[in-house]
Amino acid sequence: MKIKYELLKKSGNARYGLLHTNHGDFETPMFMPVGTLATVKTLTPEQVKNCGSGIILSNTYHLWLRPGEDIVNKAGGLHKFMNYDGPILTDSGGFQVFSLAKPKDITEEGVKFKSHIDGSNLFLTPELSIQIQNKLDSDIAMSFDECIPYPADYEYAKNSTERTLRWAKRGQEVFNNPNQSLFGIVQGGEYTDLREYSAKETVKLNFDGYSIGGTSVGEDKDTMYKMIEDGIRFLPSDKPRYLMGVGEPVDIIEGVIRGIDMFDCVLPTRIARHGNAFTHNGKINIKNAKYKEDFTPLEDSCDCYACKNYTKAYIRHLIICGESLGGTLLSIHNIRFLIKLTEDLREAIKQDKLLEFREEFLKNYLRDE
RNA sequence: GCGAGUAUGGUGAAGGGGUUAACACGGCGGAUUGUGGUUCCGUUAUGCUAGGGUUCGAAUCCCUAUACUCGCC
Repeated sequence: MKIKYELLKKSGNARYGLLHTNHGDFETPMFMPVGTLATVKTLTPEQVKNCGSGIILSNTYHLWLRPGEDIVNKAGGLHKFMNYDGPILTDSGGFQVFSLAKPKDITEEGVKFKSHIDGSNLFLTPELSIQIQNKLDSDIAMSFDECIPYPADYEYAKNSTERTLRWAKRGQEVFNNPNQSLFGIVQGGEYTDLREYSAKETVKLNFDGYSIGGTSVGEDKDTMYKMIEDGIRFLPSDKPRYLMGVGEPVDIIEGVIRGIDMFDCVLPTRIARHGNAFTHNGKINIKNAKYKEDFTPLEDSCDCYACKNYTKAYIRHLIICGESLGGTLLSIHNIRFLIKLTEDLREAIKQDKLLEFREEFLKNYLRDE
């Protein structure tokens, strides 16, 4: 069975909705924690769920290399393999085209990679990406795309955007998993007309959902918000919209205001492992000396497991000593922070108070310490 | 008590007369947006045990003191 999106309430362009999947339903807007290698780093599935996450993300490229999609398939699919019974979305490996391959490695047929593990030569195609994802048996698969660098000249962006469309079609043609849904990805770089073109042409292919790709690649925030606006207005209202790779609190708010339903980002877990925590007064670095004797939680108002049971001084000690529990506790807090943010945004949509919510949030978040 | 050796930042240390004392760790601070898991970047000794001397110039050479290390009575 395919996913089904239910739009429950609109406030401006923002949407409050419900997404039905074979592994449960969740409300949107929603933040998806990233579990690249079939694990949200340092967390058990129970801990992830307790943060309120409705869906998590995993990665085709990484699981293709290790342990290999056939192993996951033999295990009974990704859910069984990693003991996570909630919805899972798999990225296509498209972002690894951006992060691992060089421009000259990208051809019409596919993308040449040097394995980041042993340096061996790899070749990933739109068809292979979809076949791997079919075997992984995630709830939502992503089209194989090219995430266009920023800045990119118009010719490059145009050619890449058209190629991504051809790749999307090729992926659809081999797609073969009735329990899985497939999302198309809008590209177009920084160019309004290419974004519009990409959106319209992608929608013609009739995917189960759509995402905005090619953002958060080094562009300034206004450019990013424009990229969202340029593509999103051509997307159908009865399908979910997913903004790929975006997870700074402010960007999530701006995305929701512009009609985004789903977000994913490595930020909460990555910065956690490096000792940073989101708070309503901005990001803090728990390694700072001023927290050495701070026996209060990361945030008094937070309802996460870390804040209810541990102090800044203790978490600082763990991080400084390289103890993995430090990363775990900060990851729990940061994921909970972003998911709570989407919960608050849902509430604000229901009450038509989104702009007031943004103003209030920014007043605190950007405040100088 | 006698003889020998060593003294450089929070730590381990480089430099053996000539511009702002290498490097590493630690400390302090910053970065991180579809994750190439102990990441990257910045900063951190106005001073080389103390005092005196030689020299245009001393962490580097000489003298004295102090501390530690090793050996011998």
